[in-house]
This record gives sequence, C-alpha cells and structure tokens, in this order.
Amino acid sequence: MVPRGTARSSLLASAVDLIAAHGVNAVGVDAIADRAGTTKRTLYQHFASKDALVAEALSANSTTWHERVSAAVAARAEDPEGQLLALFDLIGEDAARPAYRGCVFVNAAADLPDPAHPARPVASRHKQRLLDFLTERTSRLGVRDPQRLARQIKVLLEGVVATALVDPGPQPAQDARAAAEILIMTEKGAS
Amino acid sequence: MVPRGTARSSLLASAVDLIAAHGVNAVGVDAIADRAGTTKRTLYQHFASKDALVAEALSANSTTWHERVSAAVAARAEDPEGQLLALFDLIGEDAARPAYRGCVFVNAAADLPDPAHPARPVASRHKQRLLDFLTERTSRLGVRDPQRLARQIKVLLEGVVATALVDPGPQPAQDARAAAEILIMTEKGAS
DNA sequence: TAATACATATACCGGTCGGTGTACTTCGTG
DNA sequence: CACGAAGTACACCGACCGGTATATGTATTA
Repeated sequence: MVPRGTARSSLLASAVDLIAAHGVNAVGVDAIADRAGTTKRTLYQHFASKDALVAEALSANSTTWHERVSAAVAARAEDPEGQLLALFDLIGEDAARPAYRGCVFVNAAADLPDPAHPARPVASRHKQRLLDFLTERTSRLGVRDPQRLARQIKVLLEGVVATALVDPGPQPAQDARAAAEILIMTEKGAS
Repeated sequence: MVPRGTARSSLLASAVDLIAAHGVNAVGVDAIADRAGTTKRTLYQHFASKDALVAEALSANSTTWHERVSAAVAARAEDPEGQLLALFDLIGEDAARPAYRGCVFVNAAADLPDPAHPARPVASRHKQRLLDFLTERTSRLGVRDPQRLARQIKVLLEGVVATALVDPGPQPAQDARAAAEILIMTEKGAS
C-alpha cells in the first residue's frame, strides 16, 4: 500500500536497489514491483518496458552517486590533489567489504551486450560525468595535460573496482592511490 | 553428429564461446547443448549441473587465455619491461573493437553475487595467475617493491578493460600504458 | 557374440520470465 | 455529487529456465 502518487518513485527506488544487489538480468519485474509495494500492472502503467525502467533507474542512480561522491570528497579535502586522492579512499572503503559488487554501470554494460539497449548510453554518460569531475580537479594542478591525467586516474579507479569485485579488499585502492600520487607528482614536475 | 568421445569437449567449447558472448546468466543449457551439436541429456551425463559446467568452462578458458597471452607477449618483446608494456598494446587491440565485452572472469564475478558459486574461485585463480605473470616480470626490473608494482600494473590493466567495456576504444590502453611507463621508471629510479 | 558405456531423440516437470487483459476500488478535482 | 485518473488484485499468455524420465541406437571391448 503505497500512498497516492508515489508508486512511480517507489518503483524506481526498488529497481535501483535490486539492480545494484543482483544485476540487471538477474532481477525480474515481479521482484521490483513487490519490493516497491505495488503490482506489475502499475509498473507497466508508468514504464513502457523493463528496459525503459532499467534505464531510468540507472540514470537516477547516477545522479545520486555523483551527489554523494562530490559531497564526501569535499568533506575530506579542500585542494584538488587531496580530493583526487580522497576518491581512492572512498572507493577503497566500499571495495573492502566482502560482498562488494563493483560498479553498477560497468556491470550493466556487461549484462547488456546489445549496444542499442537504452541503458548503455546511461552508463556511458555516468562515466563521462566522472571524467568531468576528475578533469575539473586535474585542471587546477598546473600540469601539462590535465585531460590525460584525468583519464589515467579514472583508469586506476575503474581498475580498483574491477579488481575488488573479484577479490574484495583494501589493497587495490591503496596501490592505486600510491600510483596516482606518482602520476600527479611526475606531471607536476614536468610542467 | 558429434564423433564419439568428443561430446564433452564440444560442450566445454560451446560453453566457453557462449559465456564470453552473452554472460553466464544470459546463456541457457539448451543453447550450450545445441551449439555443441548434442543434447541437454548428454550435457547432464558429463556435468553435474550448469554451475559445474560453467566453472569448468571458465577454468579451461583461463588456461588458454594465459597460454595465448604469454605467447603473444613473448613474440613482441624480450625484456621484462617491454613485455609488460606489450600487454597494454594487446589488450588495447581487443578493447578497441566496438563489440568489446571486457573480461569474462570479471563479468562472471559480477553475474554471480553468491560468493559460494563454484565459478568464483576460478575467477580468483585466473587473476592470481595474471598477477604471478606480472610479478615475474617486475621482479627482473631491479625495483624496490616488485609485488606492489605488479599489483599496480594489474589495476591499470583491469581499468582499461572496464573502461573499454562501457566505451570501447584504444584510448584507455594508451593512457594506461603511459602511466605504467611512469610507474616503472619512477620505481627504477628510486631503487 | 554378448555386454556395456556412451550418445541419441523426445517429452516432460515445476517454476519464472516479460508483458497483457479485465474488472474492481479508491481518490482528487470540477 | 459525479467523473476520470490512479492503483489494486489476479488470472493469463507464450517462451524459456534448470533438470529429469524413458526408451532406443551404436560403437567399443571383453
């Protein structure tokens, strides 16, 4: 029994949670509707298909993810270099949990081989936003090629996530953070 | 149909291909049996369950992967540093293809949230073998901490794979290779 | 030659998949 | 109050899921 007019957002929240926990393909529309406290019929009155619901849920997840990360990073450091390194600590804390499930958007891309699936551009956009976030910081470091440094830091972050997905633990994040420090220092020195 | 005594290996090969193409959860035992030119009944005479078949197929895939990569790397360079960097070129060539599907073992880990699934240790072992391969090379560089450098290079490689899974292209591999060069050079200088 | 192991074809099991049809109730608003 | 939109309950669809039963054929080997 969901209050009037909240069925849609309940369904989205339910989809976000279940997709994060089990993956896009492993969760069914029945489970999403049940967890939202509504029915499958209502789900299909708000969303054209499961694919459309998945895309919208991932999009919402992306927005909250960036808000949460921006706030957490800002709370840990003021300077751009400190914020970039704080990202590794943040992800490292998640990645150390035994049931770590990696990045929802990478997993979604792996689950959806069809490049035409509506959720694929959502994942792509999420990663672009992350890259923008990083580039904004590297641009204030006074290095020669801020874009490339941002891409390299992003590769390190993605590597931490993928590595910890197979073998959860704090090690990858620590190693990657140290690598990022070296990259930043080297680029600063060569500027 | 299938010659005597080859049903089992045909089923394994079929499972390897289909899992790589569609993911563990998205492929059914019927499809695996059909592609192998045999039947589901025969499949269950050779494997206790789908999970067991999946684990064995991934294990076989891991073996051939390492053989193929070792040979390809050795063909491109003699020295350990050249071999390490050649790995980025190799993966970069795969990752540039539009339909790039990432790492089968990482995808399997994402597809199988249950840590007790028999395929999970197979993925873990695959990554350990990769780390051993890298450590063997970093140990001959004369650096202070070869183990850590190997882990850092592995994080870079995993990052290339994950990044290209969402947005295929040659860029991540190039960036990661350049980052690896800096890490190696820095560690060598500090030794 | 007879026995046995391997592979075949085909049908079936209960359950779940994404998606729909239909009829009923509840609510906010004109 | 009356109307229409929103939500509910529930049965249903064809297709597929992992896994099994049964019965037949065939090649190797003792």
